[in-house]
Amino acid sequence: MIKTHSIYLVEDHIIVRNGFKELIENMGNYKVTEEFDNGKQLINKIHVGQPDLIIMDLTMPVMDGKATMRWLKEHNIKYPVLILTLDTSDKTIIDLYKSGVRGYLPKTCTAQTLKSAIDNILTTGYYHNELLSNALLRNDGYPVRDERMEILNLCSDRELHFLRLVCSPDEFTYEQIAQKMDVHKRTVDGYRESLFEKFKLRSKTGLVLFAIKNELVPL
Amino acid sequence: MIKTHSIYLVEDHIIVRNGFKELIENMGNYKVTEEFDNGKQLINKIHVGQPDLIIMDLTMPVMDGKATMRWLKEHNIKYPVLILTLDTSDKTIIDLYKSGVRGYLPKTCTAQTLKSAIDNILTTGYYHNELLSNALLRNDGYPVRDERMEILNLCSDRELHFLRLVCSPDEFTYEQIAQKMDVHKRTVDGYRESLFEKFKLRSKTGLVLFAIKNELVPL
DNA sequence: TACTTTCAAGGTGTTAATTCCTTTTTAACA
DNA sequence: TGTTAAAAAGGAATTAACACCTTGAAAGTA
Repeated sequence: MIKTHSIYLVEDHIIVRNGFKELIENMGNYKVTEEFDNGKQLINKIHVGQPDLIIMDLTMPVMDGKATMRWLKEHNIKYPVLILTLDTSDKTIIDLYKSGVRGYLPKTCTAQTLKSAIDNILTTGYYHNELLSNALLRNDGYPVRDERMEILNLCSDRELHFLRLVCSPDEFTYEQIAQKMDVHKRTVDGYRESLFEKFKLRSKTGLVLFAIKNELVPL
Repeated sequence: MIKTHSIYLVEDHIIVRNGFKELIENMGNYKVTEEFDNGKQLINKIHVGQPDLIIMDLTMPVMDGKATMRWLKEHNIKYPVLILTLDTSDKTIIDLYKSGVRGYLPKTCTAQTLKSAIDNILTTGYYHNELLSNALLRNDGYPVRDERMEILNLCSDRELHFLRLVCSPDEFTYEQIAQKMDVHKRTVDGYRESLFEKFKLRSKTGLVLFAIKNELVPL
């Protein structure tokens, strides 16, 4: 007697969800024990049952797949997650893989591929395929960014200089930065406010994160 | 008529090298055009010919595989490299993948696997297998670094949780973090001060930089 | 039990960060 | 040359960050 594994399905399109549900339950030893329209619904009930696997779409209303993965990671919840979606950009795949997904499949995959992905995750803890490896290799481990140039163009030289000083490991205050840049304290305030406004930031911490994420400063 | 591809072999044990050479040339459309005892020999002659692929061992005298990859990367030389070695630790695999290798095989692989690896690299530019994906997934996306582990051991779970919230793109204040962690404002102060002292930091900005540099938080 | 250590919590004061508003300077331009 | 827009400075007030010191509870230990 083979144990039946419990699977949660998170997918907003009910038709698609029913399709996958049937597909999965026809495999024999899997049962879809819970279904959710979006990530919010999932995390609200995540402490109720104990799924062996969560299969989730990426584009969903209210709380999408990425946000859900972030939440799960933040709350240290480690049920394996298999992403099933149409979005297969390198950036998306890498982001998700970084937030801890165990496998990634296009919705267009065959039933057989889906089955082997599920099997693999449940037995070995993960499913690896070309999508992940290729995305990683193509990017040499770094996220893809066209945005970078755009951002650089939006910033003046002095703003970038300021940004680099903000990210210095010496942890300068704005006053020290003003000295280093040989301008007034308030001028530096201006650089900060300008960057805050342009990139919707609210704090020095935000500046640092923004600069690093967009590779505007060397690490 | 199929084009014969040119392959360089870098391997210090001549017996092993000859074994592989024969194996490779028996595949039909591949020819080992140069052989080297170590990486130093390879880079000395790297500008002479134009190999379609370099197959390299890791443990070699004078200049080993890792050092050679670093040199090639630094000099922007992009011939595809397939690593063939016994060392299959996660750290090694990830380090190499970061320095740009296109594939990684244990020396114990079958002739058939070797052939498909070579074919794959020459046609698609890379060869992905379990070794790479697994190493990456096991590490949750982070490179293995001794320092990182040391730091992780020095931090309590709550301190790490706190650190992740500090680095959140939502730019939380400490008060908001206290709410999220469901502890008192002053308790959060404690986490902060403890991290400040342990790692010689002075500011929230410093925390963010520290966390990111040591890959304690996802980007 | 008494002692120590560790962590959560609390009080208070100082410094830095952030915001809002105003003025001056600079540079571009009709 | 006078007008205007943007950058640089400045004043001042609010909030967050940071530092120092104390207390209480829990856990481990002699």
